[in-house]
Amino acid sequence: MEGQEPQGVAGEQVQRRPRVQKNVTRTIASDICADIFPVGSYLPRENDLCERYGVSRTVIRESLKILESKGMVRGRSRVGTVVCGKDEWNILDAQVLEWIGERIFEFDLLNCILEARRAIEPVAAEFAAERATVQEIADLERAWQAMRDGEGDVAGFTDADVAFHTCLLKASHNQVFLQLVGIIQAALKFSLHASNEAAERRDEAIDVHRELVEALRMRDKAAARDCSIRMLDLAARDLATAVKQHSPAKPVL
Amino acid sequence: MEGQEPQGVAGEQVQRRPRVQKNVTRTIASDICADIFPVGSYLPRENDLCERYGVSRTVIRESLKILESKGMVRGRSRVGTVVCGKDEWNILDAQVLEWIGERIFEFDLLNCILEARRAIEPVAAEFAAERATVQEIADLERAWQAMRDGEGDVAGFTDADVAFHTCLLKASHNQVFLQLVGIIQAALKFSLHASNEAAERRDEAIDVHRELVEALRMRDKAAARDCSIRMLDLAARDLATAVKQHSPAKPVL
DNA sequence: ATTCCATGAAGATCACCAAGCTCACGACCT
DNA sequence: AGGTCGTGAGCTTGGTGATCTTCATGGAAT
Repeated sequence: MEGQEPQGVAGEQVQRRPRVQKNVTRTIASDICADIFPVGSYLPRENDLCERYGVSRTVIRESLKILESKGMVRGRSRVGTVVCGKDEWNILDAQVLEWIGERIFEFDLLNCILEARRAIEPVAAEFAAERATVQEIADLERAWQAMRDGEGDVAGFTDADVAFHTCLLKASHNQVFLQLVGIIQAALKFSLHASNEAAERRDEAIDVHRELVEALRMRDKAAARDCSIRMLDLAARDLATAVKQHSPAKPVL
Repeated sequence: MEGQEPQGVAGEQVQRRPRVQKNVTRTIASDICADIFPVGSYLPRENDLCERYGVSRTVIRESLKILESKGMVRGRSRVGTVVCGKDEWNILDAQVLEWIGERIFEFDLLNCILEARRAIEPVAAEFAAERATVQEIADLERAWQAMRDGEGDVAGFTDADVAFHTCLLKASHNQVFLQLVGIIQAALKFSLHASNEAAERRDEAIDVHRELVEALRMRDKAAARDCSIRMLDLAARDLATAVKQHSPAKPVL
């Protein structure tokens, strides 16, 4: 979506836009996630980081400040910067989730997210049933249509699913629930990614999503709650298959 | 709690200027919360901010980077820095909540937090009932004792209550729930703050908290859930009185 | 064992260059 | 003549590098 080069003519891929900051931050974060800088260890001196990433100290410092503000590292004055434990990270932060990326499977996070979704989304659906505006219900309908139409395209289907759940949380008109859209996006992204082979499940999911929209339209809290729970049961199955695919070397017994 | 100058003896308020960074960041954030820099407006140029806060441009830039990483502002290259809408802020971030401080009453957040707590804490209590270690239950017991003993001290009681709920979320062994400790802390801090006059309610709260510890000890999920719900009912009453006290000029009809 | 100091890394400042977004001015086209 | 479009100046952020200050630390000296 963003970060495009709209330089019209004679496509020179010179990419003369630096945007060093964001790249360096993401790179350091990825290196931390990849255990290149293990938890509890000090990362190199700022001057060494400058050399390693080929940027000035200012950029390094700003990147470290960002990572520190998200709980991933902790700067100790005149001593060094130490990598914090993963339980101190702001894993609800969308950027942090993005940096973790595929390694979310190693974080034992998806199960926690599913548990949290089971606590939150049915309640959010209830609130949405009594608070959603007609506009918001229309947005949900559009997202559902996108899910139905994007059957062949896995990425398109996932995006539409994410959009659906985002709209649902918005329609709950609760700021706290809305903040949780990030983890739900991550959960959907990495659960659905692997379950694209199960076409019949997807049809079932599409049905449930449609029923939820109808429940909201009827202002039927109980039905909305029920639909949400059924959706999460489907998500649980998807997650199980996704986890199985992603950790093939399961220590059986 | 932190950010103090513990300059022990012979109180020279010379304030040997450490930690400029943190102070500036907090000050800018507070100014944003106080609508000195309203939502949607551009804040002054970085050079002007240097003068205003009496620091170098590097410090300003690092502060803005931190605020940007929390969704409070958005830097537009070579144009300026614009204050984001409050619904874009990472309100689950502990630092952001700290910066908001008392103004949380103006954010219409406490009601949302209570709704979220009703969705989450009973479930967390259930998980704690089946997952808590004996050590964690002992910690909860200690926090409860601190609540009971710290009857005279309002701040002490609040701290103990915060510690109790933090331990409970830890005992749920769910990383997502654990991240929500920040908003629950904020909710308790500002709800209990005002309800210190209701001594009998506090006694009731202490009883319910004790019952919850016992339920965890018995591994009784249903009882734990029930205790959590009753606690939240008490919290709802506290919140109502706190809100009433904080917005005295209620437009009554 | 305690005190003191040299060391080194982060904290902070300053001056500077690069790059591109804005806006206004002027030329060109209708 | 008037409106539109290109262009360039200027301003502001993005990024660099040198420099100074401040202390946390570990080892040396007492």
